[in-house]
Amino acid sequence: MTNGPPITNQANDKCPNCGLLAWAQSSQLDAHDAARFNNLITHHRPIEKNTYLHHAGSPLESLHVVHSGFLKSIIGNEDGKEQITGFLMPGDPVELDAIASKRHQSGVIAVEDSSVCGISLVQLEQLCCEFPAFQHHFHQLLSGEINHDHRHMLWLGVMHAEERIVRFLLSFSERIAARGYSATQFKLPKHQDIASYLGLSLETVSRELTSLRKDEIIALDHYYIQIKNVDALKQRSSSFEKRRSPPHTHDILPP
Amino acid sequence: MTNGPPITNQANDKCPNCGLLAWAQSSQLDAHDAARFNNLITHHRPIEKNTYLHHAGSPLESLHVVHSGFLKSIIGNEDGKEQITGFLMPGDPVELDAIASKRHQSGVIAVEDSSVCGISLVQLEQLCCEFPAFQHHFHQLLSGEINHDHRHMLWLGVMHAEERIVRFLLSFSERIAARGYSATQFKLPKHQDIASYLGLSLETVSRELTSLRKDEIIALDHYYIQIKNVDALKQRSSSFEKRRSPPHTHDILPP
DNA sequence: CGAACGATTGATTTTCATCAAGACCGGTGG
DNA sequence: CCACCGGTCTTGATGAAAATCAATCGTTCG
Repeated sequence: MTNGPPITNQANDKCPNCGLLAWAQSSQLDAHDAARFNNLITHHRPIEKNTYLHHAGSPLESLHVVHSGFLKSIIGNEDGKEQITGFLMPGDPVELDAIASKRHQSGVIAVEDSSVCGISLVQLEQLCCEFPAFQHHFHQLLSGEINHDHRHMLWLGVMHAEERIVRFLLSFSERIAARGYSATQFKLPKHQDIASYLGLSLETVSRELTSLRKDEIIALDHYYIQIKNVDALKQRSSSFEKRRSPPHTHDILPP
Repeated sequence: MTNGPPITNQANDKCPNCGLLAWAQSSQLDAHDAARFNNLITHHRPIEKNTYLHHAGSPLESLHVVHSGFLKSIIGNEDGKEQITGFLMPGDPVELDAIASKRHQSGVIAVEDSSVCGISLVQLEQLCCEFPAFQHHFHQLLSGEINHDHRHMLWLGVMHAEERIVRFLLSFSERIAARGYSATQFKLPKHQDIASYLGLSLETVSRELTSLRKDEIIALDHYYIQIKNVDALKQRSSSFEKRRSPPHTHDILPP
């Protein structure tokens, strides 16, 4: 990916599904401002399957939103350990972790052929100053990423393998459904990637999926999964039965 | 915490160490604007040890910055599992996860007597629109939180107990040093809290600390720790020696 | 076709959680 | 002042969950 694919940036491009434009719409920009915004966007830059949108450590060029396809975001440390921090679907913002240091802290790789729309951070922040609703929406995106990460930390920190996998399936299904696809039938990432995302070994992922298949809660066909019994799946996501929860050390819920 | 301590909001309060003011300074507000900003701040609201700044689920009132003391942030799920997502020191922003939904997703508890300064989200965002440098700084805070969480996820997802603890000690030491205290001698949270933060049991934390003490890398006295050999500690943070790292599945570093 | 990649399944090992008991405080109240 | 008690730390013994190791098989793609 030293020589990425060419960048298209034609003001006349139609980009109806562009995540960035959806953003403008939800920020109630009028037609004129939306057009101005549109002109700042680098539209649908293609990212071929298995290539990098960017590597960790490289300088931040622009912020992107996934336009089509499917990508993963990965962090690593010195001695080769790595962790997938997120799977990215159309509409998802991509480089929010790079704003602080102006360098990418994670690598982003296309799991399948994808495309992204981008805007420079400077221009984005200018728009934020001009349009409060737009700014607020941006803040919600950042905050939303923090929430996703916190939930993920809960999975990684305290949940058992089965629970992590079940919750992953449910959450993945939700996200796909939110984009207008079937909530019960979809394509999964490869086991290796699910395993990395969940902090498990790929064998464990395979075994747990097999176990769900044997109980006829899901059906599997290559990369495709069908959720046959959502309720049973949700049941499995709670370890209520198996493991009596220890007395709370904190009051989590409001009084 | 249904009846929190009284809130002081006197414009004349001196609050020289206020995290929010430091923020204004680094955003190059002039004296007049800084004073205006100052007037929007609820200064040094005290949070008694073991009480909540807020519970999860409660509506977001204002965004806070830790002024003094030490707090922890906790998320939980339905069946009583909980995970400490962060330890908060003076200068740290607190409720960044609540912006998206306007409700707190995590509870925040004072580990020792603490105080916070606050500002309403609406007013904060107004200032952001007015002062681009201020806005940018806010974005850096949000992005920084995302980075912290990603690093934390790497710990939880792929690292062994010893490595998690060693890295926690090193990172904790750094953060304390950044606030002008000794990097080699400081007070630790109780084992239970360290354990929750690291996704381990408290016994494991105890054992690992004992092991480090026996090797004379650290010394322990009640809650106080002294790091006697930083280099040896750093050595332990890499499992390079013990466990040959598997071949990378991704190129993490720039080409 | 063969090579590379991924999934599956079983056998074994390792790490860490859990269970349990005792010690060491720090505070409270008789 | 001392006894007691709750909370915390320590340490050992045991067990369980999941990683690792290993072999096989199916698919996909040059």
